[in-house]
This record gives sequence, structure tokens and C-alpha cells, in this order.
Amino acid sequence: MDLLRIDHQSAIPLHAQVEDLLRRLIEKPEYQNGKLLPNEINMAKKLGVSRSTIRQATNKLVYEQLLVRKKGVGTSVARKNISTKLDKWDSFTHEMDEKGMTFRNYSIKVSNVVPEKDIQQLFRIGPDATVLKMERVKGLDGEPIVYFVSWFHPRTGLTTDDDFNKPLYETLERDHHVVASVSKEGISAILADKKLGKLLSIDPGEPILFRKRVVCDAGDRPIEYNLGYYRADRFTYTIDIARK
Amino acid sequence: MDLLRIDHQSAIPLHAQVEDLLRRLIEKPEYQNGKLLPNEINMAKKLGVSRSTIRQATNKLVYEQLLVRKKGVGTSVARKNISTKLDKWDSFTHEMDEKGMTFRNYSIKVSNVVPEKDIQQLFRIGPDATVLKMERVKGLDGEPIVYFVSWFHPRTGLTTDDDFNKPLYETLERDHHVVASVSKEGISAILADKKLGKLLSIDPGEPILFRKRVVCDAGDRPIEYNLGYYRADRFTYTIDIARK
DNA sequence: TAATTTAGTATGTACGAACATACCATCAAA
DNA sequence: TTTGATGGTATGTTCGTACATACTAAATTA
Repeated sequence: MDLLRIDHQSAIPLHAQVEDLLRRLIEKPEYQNGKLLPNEINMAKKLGVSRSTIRQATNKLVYEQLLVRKKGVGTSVARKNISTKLDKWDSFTHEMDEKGMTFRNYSIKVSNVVPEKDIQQLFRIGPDATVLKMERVKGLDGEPIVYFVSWFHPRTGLTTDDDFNKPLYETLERDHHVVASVSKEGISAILADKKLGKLLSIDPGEPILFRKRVVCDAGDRPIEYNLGYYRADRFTYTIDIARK
Repeated sequence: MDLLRIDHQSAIPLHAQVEDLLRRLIEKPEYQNGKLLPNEINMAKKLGVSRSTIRQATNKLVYEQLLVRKKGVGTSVARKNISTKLDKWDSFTHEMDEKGMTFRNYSIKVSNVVPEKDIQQLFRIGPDATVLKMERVKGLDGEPIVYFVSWFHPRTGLTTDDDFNKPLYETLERDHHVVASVSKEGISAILADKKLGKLLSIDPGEPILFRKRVVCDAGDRPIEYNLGYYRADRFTYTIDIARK
């Protein structure tokens, strides 16, 4: 078991190594049915770290609700959430078409980058791995409306050669056999800075609807990290209950 | 400073007391502008607990993004998120009306209860405080569709005497001067148990769309904790981008 | 004066120890 | 047979200590 070892010489903190190890461990089928993990003291002994370090790592996973602890029993993997099938995500353009509006890409930029730490962690990739980054400005009637930034997990197989003007999730499903499912979405508001102001043709300080999204595949593994900056004077996010 | 003291005799764990103390502390205006909290060692000394206990408490708040830590600098209060104004939440019934369907309350029950620990914590109320609990089953064409359970923070001023057949958020705003804003929403799926099966007229084991929601006021203080159980065969949750 | 060194302070990481409390399965008593 | 006691195990809480690392500002040097 090479992946189940801790490197005391590494610059990576022990608790981070343990956390990572646990993340990989709990993906294994033998832990999927709520079976108990090894107890803390044994894990500590086996990995050659202290119990506090084990707890530091498990605490984080418990916060994230990946693990569940029961006093007097042990720690087990949380039963996985059933995620709702994605069907409308990339239909933004289509919806606009139906309303008789042409929603076009104003600019598009695709590159390979080494992402920030939080994305590395989300994607569970090394600090040197490069991922595909896509930036888009979309607009309506000559007016830019939204600025998207996406990072795609290497397992999507997307490259700079793909056609990003076509519906993306269709491309992923057809050409790369990756099926996107909803995972997590957060909406908040920020103020436009200089850069955003320029991209969206508004003054810095104007309100921006900011959406953060993690797209996962059917196995709940992250495939895309996506940020969306919407001109708040042109768009509102609403949650809608639709009949089947 | 009565609220800034730790009771070593209490059954409540020290770290929980510290956490609670910090939650109250960081609401004060003097910490709102990113000013630094007292450093960990001093806090530990002042409160008569160890630094680990302080960290145990602050860790949680850091994880919740209420606090921000900077190595070599200190810990400060995170700038508050601007939350989007709520306008469509209680329009469920209205939407249905527009579609020519009558969405009615099938049953409704209002009571005063001592809530579970997680709600106590969310509401930041004592273990003895009672809150208003409301349970509703709503349905369509003689068929129950959704089961709601809500707990309302005492500050809403809602009592069992209020009329819960009228749009709730309008009542809150008009009669109790509480303005609801979106805070957090989670959607998942569960299986119906006996109770849910009976309430929704389906067999136990049938899929249920489960929605958990925390409604906050304009000051980001929680006012309602709401659970919704939707018959998955009748409803789908979609996220929709609508033009203003 | 401007660049650099350095001391002080704050968080970050890690260890080890001890006792409390919840749970469970087994065994004993009513 | 059912109830109750009990000991083993696992997490929960808390303490104390030590050193690493990042940042800041004051003191030093070029």
C-alpha cells in the first residue's frame, strides 16, 4: 500500500497528508456501506503520527460531512448523497434563443494553468498538475452580461483543441464520456472591480451577482469549478419549482 | 462582561462555550471592520482555558468562514456576505395558481417545542427555550405533494395565534417587521419512511426530494429553519436564470 | 535616505497524556 | 426468560509543551 503512507520529511503537513490519504481511502468500495474506519489510536500508531493529528484530519472531513463520528462506536463514511441529474445547465443559450434573444460569446480564452491551492484540493491533484482554464464573456444585443471562469479536471480530457462554442456538457458527454451532475452551488453578491468593470462594461463598484459552482460527475467526483459574474442590473437568480 | 466568561463547572464543553462567546463577540460593531480579535494565547489566558480549546472553537468559525486567520498577523472577522433579497419564496401557491392548479394546505399543525440541539445552535438560543414549530402538508388535486416542517426563531414573534394560511413572509414583514433573505439551501434525496409515506400517500421506500433551508433576515441572522419533503414523482427542483 | 537585518508577535503544526462519556456485547442475577 | 450489571472499546474533551513559519515594525547599516 504505497498510497497509505505518511512522509515525515515532506513539506506537506502531516494532517494534510492524512486528510488526503483518508479522502482516497474512503472512496474505496469497502468503506462505502457505512463500515467503520480503523479507530483513531490504531490509525495513529499505524501511520506513525499522534492521535491529535488524526483528529485534525478527520475533523475536516467530518465538517465536510464526508465522515460521520459516533461516540462509543467509531468513524464511518457518510452515505453518499443522491445528486440530481443535470439537464438545464448549459441551456442558457437555448433559453435565450427561445425568448428571441441572441446570446453570444463576446470573447473566449482557453489556456493550461497551474490552479490555486483550493482548486488543487478540490480536484485532488498535485501542486504541479496543469488544468484547462476557460474564460468567457457572454452578452446580449451588443452588451456583455456575464463573465465565466471555469477550471476543468484533467479527467474530462478537454484540451485547447476542443470547440468551446458548442454546448459544453454535450461535448463532454459525447466526446469525453463525462456526465455532469449537480453538486454544489453558491450565490452571493460582490462589487465590480476594475477588471470586471472593463469586461462587463460597467463602472467599478457596480453590483455583481456572483455564482460559484462545482460540477461533479455521476460518481460525485468534481469535474469543473466554475465562477460566474453576472451584471446585477441585468439578471436575477431565482429558484423555481417546476412540474415534471 | 457577563457574557464573556467561561463556566468550568458547566456541562457544556469549554470549546462550545468559547465558540458561542465568539459568535456573540464578532457580532459587535467593533469587530465588523476586519479588526483583529485578541490573539490566541491572550484569549486562552483571559478565559482560563488552553490554547487548543481556543483553536478548537475558532477552527469551527474559520470553517464556517465567519473568521479569517492570517499566519503572522492574527484572526479577524470575515466581511459579511451580501445576501440576495428574497422575493419568490412564498410564491409557491401563487405560481401554482398561475398554472391553473389549486395548491392547498391539507393539514397544518402549529406548536411550541424545545428544538433539537442543532437548531438551538443555529438560533443561538438556550437549551430550555421554546420555538414555534409548524408542520404542513400541501397538495394538489386531492393529492398530497409536499410536507414542510419549519422552526421559527423567537425573534420573529410568531405565535400559534398567527394565521398560517396566509403567505408567511408577507405576514412576517407586515406584522412582525422581519424581512427574510436567502441564506443557505441544500437539496438531496431520501427514501420515504412510514410516517412520510402516510403523510404523502405513497409507499415507504419511495423517493423523496428533500430540501433543507435556513432563512435569514437582512442582518444575516437565522429566522427560520425549514425542511421540505417533496414527492419525487411529482416534482423536480430546477435552477433557472430569469431576466429581470 | 534607502535598503537590510533583526527582534517580537501571531498563527501553524505536532506530540503526548489523561480523564469523561457513550455504546455494545457478554455474562450474571431476578 | 428477561432484566440488569459490567468491562471493553471508541470517540469527546482538555491540558501543556515545543518548535516552525509568516508577518511587522523598529533598529541597523550602506
